[in-house]
Amino acid sequence: MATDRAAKRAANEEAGGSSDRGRPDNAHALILAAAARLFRERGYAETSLRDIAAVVGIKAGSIYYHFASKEEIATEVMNEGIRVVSDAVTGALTALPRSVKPPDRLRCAIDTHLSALLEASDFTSAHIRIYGYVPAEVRKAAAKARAGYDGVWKSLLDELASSGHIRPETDHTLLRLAILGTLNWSLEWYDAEARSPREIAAVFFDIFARGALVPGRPGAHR
Amino acid sequence: MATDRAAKRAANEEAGGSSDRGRPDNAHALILAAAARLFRERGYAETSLRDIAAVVGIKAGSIYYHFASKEEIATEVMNEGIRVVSDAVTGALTALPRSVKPPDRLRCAIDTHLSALLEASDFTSAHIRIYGYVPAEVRKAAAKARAGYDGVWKSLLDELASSGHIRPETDHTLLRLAILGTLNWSLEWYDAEARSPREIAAVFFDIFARGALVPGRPGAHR
DNA sequence: TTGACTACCTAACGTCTGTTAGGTCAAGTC
DNA sequence: GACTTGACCTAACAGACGTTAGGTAGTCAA
Repeated sequence: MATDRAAKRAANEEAGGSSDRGRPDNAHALILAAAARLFRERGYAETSLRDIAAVVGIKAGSIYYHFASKEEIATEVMNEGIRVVSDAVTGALTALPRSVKPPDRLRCAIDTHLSALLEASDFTSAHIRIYGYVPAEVRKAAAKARAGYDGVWKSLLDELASSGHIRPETDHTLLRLAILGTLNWSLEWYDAEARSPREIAAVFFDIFARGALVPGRPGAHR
Repeated sequence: MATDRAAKRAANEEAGGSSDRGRPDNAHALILAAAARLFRERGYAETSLRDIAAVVGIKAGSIYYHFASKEEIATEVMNEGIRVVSDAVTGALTALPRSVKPPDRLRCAIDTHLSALLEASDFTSAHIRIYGYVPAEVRKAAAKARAGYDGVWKSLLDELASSGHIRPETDHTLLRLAILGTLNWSLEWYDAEARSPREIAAVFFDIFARGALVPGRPGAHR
């Protein structure tokens, strides 16, 4: 059975550690990359294994030498997608000098998340795009990784709050959902020909930081 | 052919005007309602005509007496979804007394859109959910209706700007995309057991109106 | 009583899907 | 030179899908 083969391969690779030449199974990576691109462009159900195989230049059946199922591919794509954006954001934040104030750390996180989503990674955008459309088991597996990344944003907002930069009456959860919603929704309208992710991120930060309305005008505050 | 039958029915209904008893084809509406609910819950590709038929209590083939194709169902669901939210928002805005200031008009639009999306209409939420996953032709048909609703928001923001309530340097397009992104993304996380759409909308308005950061703090502004 | 019409049903069609059994063939090992 | 193994391929399977042809029970008008 092809399933057994794939299982054996996976076991060998992870357990064996330095399996022959440390070469990380090129086809495995190629299939994942093709799947990520197609999932991002079309969605999960709209992408067949035959489509993925065609991009890689092999036949659909051969995919089962590397993966046990379509769901396994989706799971790996989604986990990689969260890993990429999570590493990018935490990396960018830790690379910041100590002198950088919390608001600019938020600016940095917004910029990095949006760039990962729109430019850097098909995996990240695929994750966001197919999350709600994938079989329940796959989604459950992806939810774990997601929760970890959510934690990054939670602690960033906590940081901002405890340094007194967030309005005390602001709900942290809804603020986080508003920011991430704004960023993730950009997948629906982003046009690479128009403004760059960096420019867009700058405007979004400004909106969330200072608000869009002029203070002091009649009806501006409650 | 069932196709011809459905076509004839449609022609009769629209052209005939006062066709018998003015009864608007009950099954037609039931099928659309079932489709909207399932599209909202699962997505377009994840919902089969057999699923829809089962909810209505008929067999899949019988759907073709009322519709020419699955794509036609999707088109009608999506157009109805935009119609509902568009009517709701414009209705709520025009119902507002003249004395209401522009910022509170924005508050009203946010509240109404979110309520339509999360509570009032499976059609609206289905539209938002399946828009990016539907065959190109269906999406093209839906894009027209969408553009009309976008116009409502554009003129609302223009109104706010010309009355001097929006910060002059704020990009209108990105502000609109941020607000609608925040609202529409709520489909991904909304939990009916927790806070109500009204409460959520109030917090979101506050964030977009005043911003989340405390002004005057170091690093708060550029 | 007949004939038309409405609103379904049954049964199947062709196609696409994820998946699997078994074969092939080059590269490397003993 | 025989043998193993990795990486594919072919061919097919069962099931689901959108869709259609043709049939049927009930209603209603003439």
